[in-house]
Amino acid sequence: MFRHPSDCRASGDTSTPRSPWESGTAMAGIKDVAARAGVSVATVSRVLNGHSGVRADTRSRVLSAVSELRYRPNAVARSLRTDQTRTLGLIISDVLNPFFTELARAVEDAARSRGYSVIIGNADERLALQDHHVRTLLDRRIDGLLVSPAEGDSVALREAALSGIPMVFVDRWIEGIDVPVVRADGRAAVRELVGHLYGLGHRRLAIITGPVATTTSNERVEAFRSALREYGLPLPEAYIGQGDFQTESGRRVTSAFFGLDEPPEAVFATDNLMALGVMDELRLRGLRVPDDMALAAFDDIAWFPHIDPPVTAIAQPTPELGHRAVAALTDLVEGRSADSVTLSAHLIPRRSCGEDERSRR
Amino acid sequence: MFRHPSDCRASGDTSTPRSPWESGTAMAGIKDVAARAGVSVATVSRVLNGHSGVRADTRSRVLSAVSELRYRPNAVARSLRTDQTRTLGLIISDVLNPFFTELARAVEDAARSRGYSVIIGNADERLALQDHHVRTLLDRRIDGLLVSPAEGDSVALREAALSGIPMVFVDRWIEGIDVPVVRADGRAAVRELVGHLYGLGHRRLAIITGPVATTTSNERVEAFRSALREYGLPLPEAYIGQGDFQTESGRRVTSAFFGLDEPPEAVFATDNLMALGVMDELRLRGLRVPDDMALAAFDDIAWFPHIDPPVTAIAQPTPELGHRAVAALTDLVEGRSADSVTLSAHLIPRRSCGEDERSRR
DNA sequence: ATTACCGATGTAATCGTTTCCACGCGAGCA
DNA sequence: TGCTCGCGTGGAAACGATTACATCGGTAAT
Repeated sequence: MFRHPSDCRASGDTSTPRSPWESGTAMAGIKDVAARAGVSVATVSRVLNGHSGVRADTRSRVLSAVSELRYRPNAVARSLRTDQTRTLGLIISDVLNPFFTELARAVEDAARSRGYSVIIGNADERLALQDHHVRTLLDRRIDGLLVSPAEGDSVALREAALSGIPMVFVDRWIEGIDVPVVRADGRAAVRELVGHLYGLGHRRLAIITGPVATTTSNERVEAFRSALREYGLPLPEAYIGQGDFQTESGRRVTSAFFGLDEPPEAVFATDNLMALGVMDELRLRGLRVPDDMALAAFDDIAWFPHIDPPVTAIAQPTPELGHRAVAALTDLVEGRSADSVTLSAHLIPRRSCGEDERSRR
Repeated sequence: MFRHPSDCRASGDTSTPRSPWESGTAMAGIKDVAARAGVSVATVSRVLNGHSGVRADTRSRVLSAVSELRYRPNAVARSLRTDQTRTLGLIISDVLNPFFTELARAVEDAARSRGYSVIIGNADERLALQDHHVRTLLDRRIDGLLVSPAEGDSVALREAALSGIPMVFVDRWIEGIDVPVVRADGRAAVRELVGHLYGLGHRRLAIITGPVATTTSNERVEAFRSALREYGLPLPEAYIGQGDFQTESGRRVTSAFFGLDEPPEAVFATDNLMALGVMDELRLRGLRVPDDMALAAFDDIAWFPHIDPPVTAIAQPTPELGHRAVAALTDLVEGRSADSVTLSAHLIPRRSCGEDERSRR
């Protein structure tokens, strides 16, 4: 933490500079302000916190002392005393995934408008890293925790929930930890996608899953499986590619698909990074979407319309997810209660699964 | 900040629970640990901070008390006392820009490996928002500030620099603020790009700039201008589109280009988001890259190889930028000195400017 | 005129750590 | 035996804010 070296308090500033970055004014404390305004620190604190019962002229004397000294309250000290940091922690699974960065952005906006800052921890889909961040955030006494958990049984998260810190899950959640969940239900959209695929003539449909224990992955796989059943289509084990929501796994699974006697005609990547992976692999093999393999992805991102061919995707209401999550979390933090919320996702058909009826006329 | 309601210290825990989230153990303090281990708080603190001069058996008694009580030091209190937060602030211009998220990711990795956390502030290319974040971070007494400044004269940043807080610029910088700058020099790559364009037969070359006062935009424009001069090509005012590094401006400028009597044959977008904007606009008008207009972008991103057609871009060594920036900043924070570092960017030709000689054979 | 009260302000305890200093005690040395 | 070390430890003062409580005039009610 930065503190000016020639730490001249109101008392005496005769000490000589001890550091290279000489020139700045000392960082003033509340005592300095009090001294200059000729009041006590209590009064200064009162005007700073907008308490009533301070005479108008006193108030203005304090205020001018504050601005003359460029005083800014030390948030660390304040937090220690008041037991609140006005900070929310956000743990996201992967910063490189545009879905999560859009989410983070929405979260930050919503938090700021409510007077909170947010500290983002990137779990990189790794349990250990996630738990590291959870603990660090807790050590810093953040007021509440927003998390999109990585796969696996997180001790830190379980302890956090037990400790009673306000917490809400966003996008993904963990069974057995009883906190509100803010998410989008993708099941209807997945069914719609399967219909779309079927309508385009595809019969051998495959899926690339996320990590086994993530709720989002499971939901997408289950919805896919049951939609296939509706259409009387099989879903052989070999067509369920085990991914991990990251690019490389999309590539690997695609490669495995081509090792099959009968590779799938269409593949559904349960997130956008894995879709990138399948495109990488296809390109490597000199193959084309959708002729050699049709492709659809969960999560719509800005680049998809420009991909060759434009990729059909399932879009989530990402910014709203972020806003609702923050609303729920601040409700908890401020002592109100909060419920889970479920929004819905929808299919955006483009051309990566083949041309639709109209365009082939 | 969360504190357990039935705040049972070592002394007395007879108070009754006052909150719904009953069940967790109280959050233990150093006093509780001391009491349980039968030592003083000073000793506990010593073992926790790895100070020498604690007898081995005392140490282990303390350690077991710590783990039995699941004690975690309160980072807020510790920071107040020690005047350091072991936290770095990172101000980035736009979280939605993949370049910056890749940078943020590298920064976080590097910081973590050095024992620092990082708090990211997203300026969204807005001066006011940037300054808000700078002030918030300073209030929290972060140890150092890493910033990629938005356009304009930032009072907060100037004050911060004056105050002497360790600070380094990354990617962009501000003239007149004398702190180390870690960046990539794109000039050679821009010249190379112009050569590439020229070689492909393009003569009417246009550029879309970033905000006027950003160093990166200026460097790119200047390099472009001087390379054109070398090739004896003009750069009319009308071919300098004023953008702001965000998608929408790319769209707007492209539209303006098509309002010209002689629209450019090729356009160089000085960042990837604006390139997205030009593609959006082109698509809207039913036009094709590169036939109707060739396109190149600064910053390479994972999707570019898959765009239709793959977009040629100038790539920066983004992760290394992040690592070097953190290295410089922690040097400053820890009392060493730090120098600016300049890496270099390079051209990655793909097909968005036209086919190269070989492919057209 | 005395009392009660109220509004404005100051004094000091407190939050949970770290760390300076003092203290007790056993060992080594004279 | 007495003195001085030094090692291990505890007591208590910070850090910079907030806030319960005391104080002190002055005004209104009796």
